[in-house]
Amino acid sequence: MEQKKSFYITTPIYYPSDKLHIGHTYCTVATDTMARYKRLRGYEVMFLTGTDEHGQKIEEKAAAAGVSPQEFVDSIVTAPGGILDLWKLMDVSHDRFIRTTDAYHVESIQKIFKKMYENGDIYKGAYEGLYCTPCESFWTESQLSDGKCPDCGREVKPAREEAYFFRLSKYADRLQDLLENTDFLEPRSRVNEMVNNFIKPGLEDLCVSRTSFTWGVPVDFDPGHVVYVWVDALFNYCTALGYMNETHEDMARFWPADVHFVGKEIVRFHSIIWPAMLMSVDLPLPKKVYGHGWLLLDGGKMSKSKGNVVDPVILADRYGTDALRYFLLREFPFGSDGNFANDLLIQRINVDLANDLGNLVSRTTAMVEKYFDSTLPAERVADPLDQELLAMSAALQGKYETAMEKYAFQTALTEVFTVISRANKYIDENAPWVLAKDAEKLPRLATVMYHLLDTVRLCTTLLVPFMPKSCEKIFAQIGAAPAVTTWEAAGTPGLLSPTVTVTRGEAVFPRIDMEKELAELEAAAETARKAALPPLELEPFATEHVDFEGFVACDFRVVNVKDCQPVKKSDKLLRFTLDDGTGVDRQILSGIAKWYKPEDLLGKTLCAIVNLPPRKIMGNESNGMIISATHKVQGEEKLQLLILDDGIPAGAKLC
RNA sequence: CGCGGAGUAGAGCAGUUGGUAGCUCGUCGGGCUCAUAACCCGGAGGUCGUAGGUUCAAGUCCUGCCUCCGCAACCA
Repeated sequence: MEQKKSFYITTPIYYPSDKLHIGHTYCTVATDTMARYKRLRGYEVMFLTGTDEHGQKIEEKAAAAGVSPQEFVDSIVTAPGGILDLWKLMDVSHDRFIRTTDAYHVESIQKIFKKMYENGDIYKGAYEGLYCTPCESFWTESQLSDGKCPDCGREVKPAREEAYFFRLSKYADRLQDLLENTDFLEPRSRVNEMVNNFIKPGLEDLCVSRTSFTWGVPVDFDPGHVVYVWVDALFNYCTALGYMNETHEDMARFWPADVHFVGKEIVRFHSIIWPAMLMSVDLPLPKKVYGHGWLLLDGGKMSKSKGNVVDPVILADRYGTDALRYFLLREFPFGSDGNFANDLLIQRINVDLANDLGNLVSRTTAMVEKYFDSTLPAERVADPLDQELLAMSAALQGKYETAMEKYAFQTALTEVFTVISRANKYIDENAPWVLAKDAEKLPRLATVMYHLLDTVRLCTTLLVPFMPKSCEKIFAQIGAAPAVTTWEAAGTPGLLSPTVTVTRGEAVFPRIDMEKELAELEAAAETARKAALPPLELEPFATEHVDFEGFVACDFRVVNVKDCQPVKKSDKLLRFTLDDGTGVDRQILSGIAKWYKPEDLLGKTLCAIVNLPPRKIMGNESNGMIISATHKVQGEEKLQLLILDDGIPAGAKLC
């Protein structure tokens, strides 16, 4: 028997320093869809994903959380709600999941490192740069801010450190040729960036070991050094197949990889460093690296620090995994950036999935049930009205295939939905409800129904890689047997059983109430945002001493509120008229309107510093400052006045 | 002049090798009633950022300029 053709596809291995967001999901769903497509085509597929668990950042995060690095990454990768669960939720069908902390991988990396050392591509040298001692970090001239460490702002000084280097420069010519003269890297627009930015200026040898932290693969022949994370990470694509280890034995079957899907920010590592290292160990290069675009939010990058990450779990829970998968691949061209927004998601689900596809299935099965008691009779009557629909159905697979082979998911889906739209129009043209009134036209009615069901079968088959679960439901409803839902059957209209029986079911894609959902999503995001903030934040304590004279010079007094009014045109300020014991009213302005109503403060006994220089605020003179206590609860600022016992007389000195 | 990307109807997006500018939503009008208040038809609305150039012909190629975004050693 002829062996099946193989197809090896990978996602990047993700860095588990935080929960994964919609961007990671996007890449993984795209990879999964391609893997499912190839399986549908009859390929033997190896779909690899995993996690890149070493490095300084993980080490620091773990320390901050008070756990070991391994415990920390476990909590993000394998714990409930972790990455493995996320992929399960998203119906990701990876064949293998690699963690760079897997023992076989670590051993393999050590052997690979040693191999490159022995063949002379890795050599021991010295890393020279500007070093910040407290941060234990090297910086380049351009990274400094004001000539100081960008992290802590302290002085840096020139230093050198023993390190291993990879002879990247040696491969510059071959790399340039690879990028410019082959289609190794796509989309093509990424090539210019790589060549202009990194190769033309001259490739420098790459520092591939670190001594400033320990959470990594140890260099076994030189204690104290750990392997640079990218060397560790990139080779996962090979070690997972069994390169330099006995755990797996799939190198011969699957290497070289057919395609690595990667985000655009790591194209550099995959299109320069990765091929160079493969050249060094004398392995064939992957056939392609595809740098996909990013999901932006409000036109800007999604990032933890901006607090605008989108959680795929919330969306999948609310709208269904398949709807989310569909949206991600339909809305955005794979090679370029796209703007994510909740209303786009809901609109896309409603228009394409609910109105067009879901409703088509619903109305068609409803009519077959109503007019034929769910089972079509075999007799047929053809009509010119059938021709266009049949022609489009027959041509669909070819168009779809062309798009898919170019990783143009968006185009492939558009093609399918063009046919689905045409089917809806076909119903209108044929007006089955009119045919149903005339007993002589029942064969024609059956013909119309059959073409509709068969068109749905064909379209749904092509949608299986995108929405596996929902497509199964549709097949069940239209009575499509497994034999007619294969790739081969998707190219030929008319394969559905002529006397097919339908089974009406629940709506496969229910319509979503846009306004209600947008409001709820907004509320959910707000809750999540707050939950992510620290429960209680206090001002950092002063690190410098004040001298005693400075302290006693501050004249704090007990004051009593005689009057309190809001300041016009200001939503923050209150104007206090205070009894400070001198017999002369004192006026102080205070920016606390957000927390207190003026009338609630009348007669209260407070504390104020009275010898600050007078200052005009919004046209009112303020003579001092009222003392209050502040802190933050989940990012929200809280303020409370120091309200004292009313028995204390105004003017009493605080010391 | 660090590098790269993007600027197309009110909004959000497609436009492969140059040949009548498309889609979704919204909007206006009509049709249908099988269906998930869905489906079908039609109208209005675009100097394709800007100024030049090549061409019989440019959103699509070339040059200048403006605006926005991303990247510059580890956030898909």
